Amino acid sequence: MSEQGNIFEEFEWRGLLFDATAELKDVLATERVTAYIGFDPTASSLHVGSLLPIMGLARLQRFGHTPLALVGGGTGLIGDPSGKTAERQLLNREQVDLNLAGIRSQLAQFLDFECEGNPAQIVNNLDWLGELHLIDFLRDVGKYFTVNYMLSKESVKRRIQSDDGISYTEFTYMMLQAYDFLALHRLMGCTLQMGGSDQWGNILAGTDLIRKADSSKAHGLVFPLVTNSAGTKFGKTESGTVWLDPERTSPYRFYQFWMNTDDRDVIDYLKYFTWLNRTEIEVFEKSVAEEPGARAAHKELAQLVTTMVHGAEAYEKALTASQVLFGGSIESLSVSDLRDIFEDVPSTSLSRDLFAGDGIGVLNLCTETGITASNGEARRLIRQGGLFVNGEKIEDENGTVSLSHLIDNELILLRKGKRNYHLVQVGMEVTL
RNA sequence: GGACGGGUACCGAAGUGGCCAAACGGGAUGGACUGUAAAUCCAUUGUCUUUCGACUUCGGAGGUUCGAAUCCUCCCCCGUCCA
Repeated sequence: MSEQGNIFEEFEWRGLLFDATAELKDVLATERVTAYIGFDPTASSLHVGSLLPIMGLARLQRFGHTPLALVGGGTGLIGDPSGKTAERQLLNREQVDLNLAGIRSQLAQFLDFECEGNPAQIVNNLDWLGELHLIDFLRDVGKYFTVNYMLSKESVKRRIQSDDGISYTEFTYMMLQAYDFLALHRLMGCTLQMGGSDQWGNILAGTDLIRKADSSKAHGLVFPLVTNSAGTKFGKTESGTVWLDPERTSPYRFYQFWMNTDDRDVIDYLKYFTWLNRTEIEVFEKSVAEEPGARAAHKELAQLVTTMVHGAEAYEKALTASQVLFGGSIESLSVSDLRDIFEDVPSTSLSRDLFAGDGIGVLNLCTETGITASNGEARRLIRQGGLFVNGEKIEDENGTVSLSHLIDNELILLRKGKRNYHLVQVGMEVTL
């Protein structure tokens, strides 16, 4: 299980080390530590942005340390002000519970809970925060925090300067998170907290608290914020956040997300999100420089990450679908192939009635499937030459699509622009 | 509770009686180029409509006016300062 070398250096060359407390390097070189990362249950699924910290835990485990994944059942009810410019909407308890369950199962894919020596664990901070009494908390924990200290933290400062201010609830978040670290330190001997760079302030609050309350040393390490060179937010696409849950983001889209990585980012991402070692990555680096058109690094990245998250079978399907859509012709495929390949491609089911007689207007069809938001938008799309039905460019905005257009009497493939495919399933039942 | 400032389209932001479906910027979408990349260039960006045009929109509700994002009244929300 455990690899040679120092995890600290491993993080370093991968570009994962944004900041760390002073003695951490030595500690990691000489001791086996227990480390944790917190995950917020703000949604029922993690997204690709969480992949970096998750991989961080997994890497740590491979180097023989013990990873803890903390799900914020308690802190999730409060809301973290870090990196936020506005107050958050409070989640209700049921929602948090639901989200927690989803996240828990996703985390489980990446960590080894069975291994000898350093098995991973998932913990929920509601277990200790839920019990906490206000008076006790203020006496035992609050005493160690000066308001001056809290106000000096970047996350708080920024919000105080902003128009919206910060609520007392979110202001308290830092203390709760620090307390988490203290609790894990006491319960499980945890001495390291990792996280995104936006968590630096919270993490230091934790190490400070442990030092003051228990006169004991604890450490912190933060990963860089994943950026992309285009300056947009990592993990977002036209169709929204890229989730790890296949129900929310199909493996096909997931695969496409990685395929569309900016050339300038692809090597960084290989370092961040895959297990490839230095020499393997250097090969791809060369490939990007010398024959970028081959996109070898993109393919590798998309393959490895998709396989890791969704499994080999899902990857194969995504790959086939991509090859067909971006390469070969659709006509050459049998319908059962099509159906199989496009299982993941966004699709809509429409009633057969709509296509009866003269059929449905292309404009309506676009709006009906959600490929465009309005008929006007569909009209524009056609005028600009961006709409394809079954691979054929639509020139006439008044055209219709009827039963005779169906592939094997049940499918229609819509394409918007170069990359957006949408499958329409037409119901089989014949109604009056 | 008081004083002041503010609420305009996806976001930022102009507009302070007609020339306003509303400048400009960003974002987004489509096209060209290429490699499912970036950069660049072009186009589009309220709804319905082939066109003409019609309809809805500038925090909410009323009002003034031939005509209101713009003026008046009340209300709601946000911020800053004062209590």
